Amino acid sequence: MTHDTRLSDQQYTLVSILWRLGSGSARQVHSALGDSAPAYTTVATLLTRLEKKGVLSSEMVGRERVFHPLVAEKDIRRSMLGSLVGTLFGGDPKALLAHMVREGDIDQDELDNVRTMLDRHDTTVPNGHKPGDET
Amino acid sequence: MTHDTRLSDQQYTLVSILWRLGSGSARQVHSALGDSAPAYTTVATLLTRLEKKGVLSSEMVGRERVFHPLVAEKDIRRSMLGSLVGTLFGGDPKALLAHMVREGDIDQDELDNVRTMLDRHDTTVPNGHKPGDET
DNA sequence: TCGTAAATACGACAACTGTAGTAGATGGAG
DNA sequence: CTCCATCTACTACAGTTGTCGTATTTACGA
Repeated sequence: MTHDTRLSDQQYTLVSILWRLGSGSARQVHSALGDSAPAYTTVATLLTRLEKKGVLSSEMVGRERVFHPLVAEKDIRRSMLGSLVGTLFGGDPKALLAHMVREGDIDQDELDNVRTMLDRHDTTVPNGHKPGDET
Repeated sequence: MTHDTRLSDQQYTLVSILWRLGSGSARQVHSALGDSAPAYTTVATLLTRLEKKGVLSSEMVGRERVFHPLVAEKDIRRSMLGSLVGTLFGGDPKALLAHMVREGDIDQDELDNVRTMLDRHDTTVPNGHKPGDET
């Protein structure tokens, strides 16, 4: 049902660690944050809230609570990007593309690149939804 | 100095009305919101806060306070999009492009279109900053 | 002149987020 | 068996945002 979830930067960072790890305890997530990590209890709190929010699930393993992502990174990206496009570009992805080109975020080589990718991936114009959807 | 400002949806909506109007009073902005408008005082409060935040300026005209945008829509878009790209795509705009292509947000025709646009606009490497930058 | 309507300024309140400390439980080392 | 390290749960607090109500000022019309 395409979760309509938006995460703050901090939240996204935490969840992305779990995406990488598959799952993990507060301690693991905290460690993974390295230097930029806030206090361990802060991470634990954030994780708990994320669970309450429905983004994560958790289970006790021994005396550790292990968190699992409930939503796919792809879906979060889609909904967050979609939301931004909705707000900034009137819901028109093409307008976003135009913006990026104008801002010099994308050059011709890259465009060619993408076009090649498109050709290979799906010869039949990826207009609507593609059935073969892996990962 | 390229404001690093992020606005909430609501805030963006309000400011975008001012971008359209050039400037306007709380009443005007409120009216422009139509049905989806919250209470007039809510709009006034939001506008005031936006001014405190440095996004708007204002001046009394008669007994009305008229607000002016201090930041360009382009700049806000850039900083907000940049921020999202930073968070979701490791700061790599190409990754965003790839995402959009994969999600079917962009098709080949559109890509061609953009490529043409690029060709015309700047033949000499749209890599860095382009001098001719209108609107 | 007086009153009403309109606009502003201010304060309040709830929800969310980031931050962290403290209390309480518990498992493992000695 | 005792104590320390560690983990969770809970509470707290500040800043931002969305939402309004109230109080105060003020201009204009009758």
